[in-house]
Amino acid sequence: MTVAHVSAPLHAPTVATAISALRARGMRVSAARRLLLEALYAAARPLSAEELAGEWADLASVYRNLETLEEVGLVRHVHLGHGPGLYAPASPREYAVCDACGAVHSFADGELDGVRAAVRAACGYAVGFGHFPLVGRCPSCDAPEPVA
Amino acid sequence: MTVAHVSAPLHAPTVATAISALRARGMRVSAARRLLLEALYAAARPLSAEELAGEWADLASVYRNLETLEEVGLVRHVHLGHGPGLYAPASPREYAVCDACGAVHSFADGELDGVRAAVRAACGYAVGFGHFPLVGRCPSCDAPEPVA
DNA sequence: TTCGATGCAAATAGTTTGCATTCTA
DNA sequence: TAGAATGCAAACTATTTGCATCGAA
Repeated sequence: MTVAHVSAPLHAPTVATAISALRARGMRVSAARRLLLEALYAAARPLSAEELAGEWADLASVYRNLETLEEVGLVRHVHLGHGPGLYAPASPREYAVCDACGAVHSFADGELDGVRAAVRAACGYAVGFGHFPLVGRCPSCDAPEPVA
Repeated sequence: MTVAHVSAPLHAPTVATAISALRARGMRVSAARRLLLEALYAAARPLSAEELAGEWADLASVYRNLETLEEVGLVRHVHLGHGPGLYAPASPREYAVCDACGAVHSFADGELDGVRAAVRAACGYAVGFGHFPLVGRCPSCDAPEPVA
């Protein structure tokens, strides 16, 4: 479990901003790193390391860069159930996954504050759903089975 | 992701009850299976397959039996953060884990109903925290760092 | 005596690490 | 040109599967 002290989220809106942030920290901007950022920002959903590597890039480098970018706070990964970790540009987004059909619901900043408050009331924990999401049945899978 | 249709939880209070339940379903009760159940019921917390196998038993058999027992509904596994899956006798217990210190808070049946209601209000999902727990900071880790 | 369960070995998925080479600042 | 990043191969963790053998019912 490589925990590696992750900095506070650094929400860069574009690839260019992200690259500037890297430069500002004295970090190098290699071709692989730039391509990785472009793939991350172009994606409509969180992607696995394998998807991000595609045909061209080396998986080990992709993992190393993802770890680096995550330490800087530019990237986050989420575990949508079993399966590989999925990576996306840092954002306050949180998730719920249906363990029956795999549907993913994504929440904007603050939408789950009520849930957070309920958890705090129950046990005092300050929880988030950006890394480990809510897991359960989505409304349609939760509906009673139609009588055949 | 071997999903394997898991039956409704079958809450057997003791090893003997669990074994009867197996027999009632026409399932065989081997030495390995009995030992596995004894280890599960003796444990004060969820255990990994490796811990359950110990020195004597074969890991593959342990995994196969855990899967079987889970299908029957006698056993559940929970993912407390990264690391291996952890197994325990079926129960309505739910969990919260601290991602800073690893502390595990366990909830009795119904204790998280308020949280469940808040989630349902937010997105309609019917969630549970017995398989994928709540993850965040426990009260002590969440407290402001003491000024050195 | 039969079919399910076991042990061993090998395969798999996901991720990490060592090391010589390459490239950025 | 020094030190960081890369690619490749190998190691590692968690889990699954194939197969011949064993054992419970």
